[in-house]
Amino acid sequence: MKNRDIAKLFFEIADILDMQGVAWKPNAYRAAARALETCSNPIEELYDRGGLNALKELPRIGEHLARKIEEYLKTGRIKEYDTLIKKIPAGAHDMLHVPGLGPQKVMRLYKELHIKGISELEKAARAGKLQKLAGFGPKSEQDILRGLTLHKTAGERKLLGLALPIAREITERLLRLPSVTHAEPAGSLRRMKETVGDIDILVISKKPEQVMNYFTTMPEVQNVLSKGPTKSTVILKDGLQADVRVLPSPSFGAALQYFTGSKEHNIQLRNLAIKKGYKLNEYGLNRKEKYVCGKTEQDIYKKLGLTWIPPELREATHEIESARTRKLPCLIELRDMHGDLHMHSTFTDGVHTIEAMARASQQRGYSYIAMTDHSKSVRIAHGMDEKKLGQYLKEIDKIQKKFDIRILKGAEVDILPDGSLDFDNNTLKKLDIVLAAIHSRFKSTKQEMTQRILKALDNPHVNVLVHPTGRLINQREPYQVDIEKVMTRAKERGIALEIDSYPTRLDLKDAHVHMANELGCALTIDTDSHAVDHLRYMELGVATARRGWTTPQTVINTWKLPKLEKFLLR
DNA sequence: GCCGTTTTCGGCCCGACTGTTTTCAGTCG
Repeated sequence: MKNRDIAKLFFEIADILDMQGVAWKPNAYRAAARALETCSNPIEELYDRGGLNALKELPRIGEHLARKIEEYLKTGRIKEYDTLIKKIPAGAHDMLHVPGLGPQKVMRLYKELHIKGISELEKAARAGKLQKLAGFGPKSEQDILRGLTLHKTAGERKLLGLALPIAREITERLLRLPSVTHAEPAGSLRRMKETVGDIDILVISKKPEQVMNYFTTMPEVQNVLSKGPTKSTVILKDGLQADVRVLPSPSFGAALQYFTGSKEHNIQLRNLAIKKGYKLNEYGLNRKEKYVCGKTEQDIYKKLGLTWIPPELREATHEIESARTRKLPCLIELRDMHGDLHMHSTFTDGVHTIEAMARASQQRGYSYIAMTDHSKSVRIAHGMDEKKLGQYLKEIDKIQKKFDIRILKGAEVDILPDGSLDFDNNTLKKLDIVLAAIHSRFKSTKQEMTQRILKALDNPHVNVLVHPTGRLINQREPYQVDIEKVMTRAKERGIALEIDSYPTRLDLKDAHVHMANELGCALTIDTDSHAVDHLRYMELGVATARRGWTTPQTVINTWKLPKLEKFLLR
């Protein structure tokens, strides 16, 4: 999939054009780049099928950018980029990523002080050369030095599963301040994006200074980037950036809408407001300075002729059009989940016993679970051979007698390099549910991997393909596979595709979930728990399902047990 | 460079914070 590569080039072109002071074009390149990133189909396939015209169908891609995409697909380069990159110093792009430095300042540093990269920048700042530049001063020099250390430590976006508890904890403490009536996380966190760049918290209070004083002096704050009456930004000790915005109560809905984003969604919404003769900002929807609403998000969407759009859908794909025509799906919710079909115990690499997992699951209100420990090939996880599997099934029978919750007998069975399964059919027959999984040879070619998985899906006992792309967020790329072929085959064979809720996996990811829904595939949302406290990750999987426009009907573990059992019998 | 129930030309989301200004440019989200 080349979408991301081209998007990256477009983003870079935008940055360079910004540095040259070119107006508007950068916005166009960035909008197109974002469109490419959210497009779930590989751009090369789109082009193969429909040529230039198919590219131009995409939002924000017109004649010129379509031709640039074509050029990249044919030659692997974009000439425009090659020309532009020569006009700026090699390290300029790195400098742009230093907090506090933007295109204008980077260009002035280059032109007036001949600073071409990060290391020269640091030297010049330490030597006190920056503050002599017109428009710069001692403070901005200090800011840049601080930005440089930040730049070194910051790194990648943080996992949703990590940021969410931190944001909730801070939000709860803010809520305990006497002047605070509302506090809620917003931003990509509220949209439940798989990774987040920072934590945004919206606060309603009549005493903003009290909120800001508390927020900027919390024990976990490492340094304060800015502090004002309505907006403050801090860096937390674990490297996460946190923003707080304080507004008065009548603006709560407008502010929540605004700070939830996405940026592109907001732009589309504001354009719609303009068309209808309004102006939309974080204080509310207004016509000629007179505010017509802002207290709730619902009011704002309604006034613009839309149904309320769940935050997970606000990614500027087609949610606004769907909301206008009343065609938004009724999304799955956490409370729809009746069970969890993927978890491990002390029999392989889990840390809790079958009994402990069953008890914790029952406490969560589930009516069934599946115990699915590893098969023998996964040595590192102490996978079970046939003999140990026998003991495992007996143990499940024994534990079952103690619980009302139904414990399905399952296994996470390895798909071997030749596409056969790690247990033979006579063994598989003994199981209520068979999960098939890839745990080896991640570097196979796309064709090899696709054939391997398709063959496994032809086994009559397989019920679910788990973590179908094998990625680990920020750690391991997905293996190469023709996911559309896999989905089509799974649908034909009555096999469900998993949304693995484990924070580093979230696999299928949102765009693939959307694709699976378009193709009409059955899904399951599981936690892949290796301990009882992993069971709570279910909300991350449900959020990913929501981001992929999923309704409860197609998710097999929202079903009552008899219907699920019928599905598992195929 | 994109886009059009105002337009094929002339718009392009909008406001907060900071630092160095003395009315604003740059950056950020």
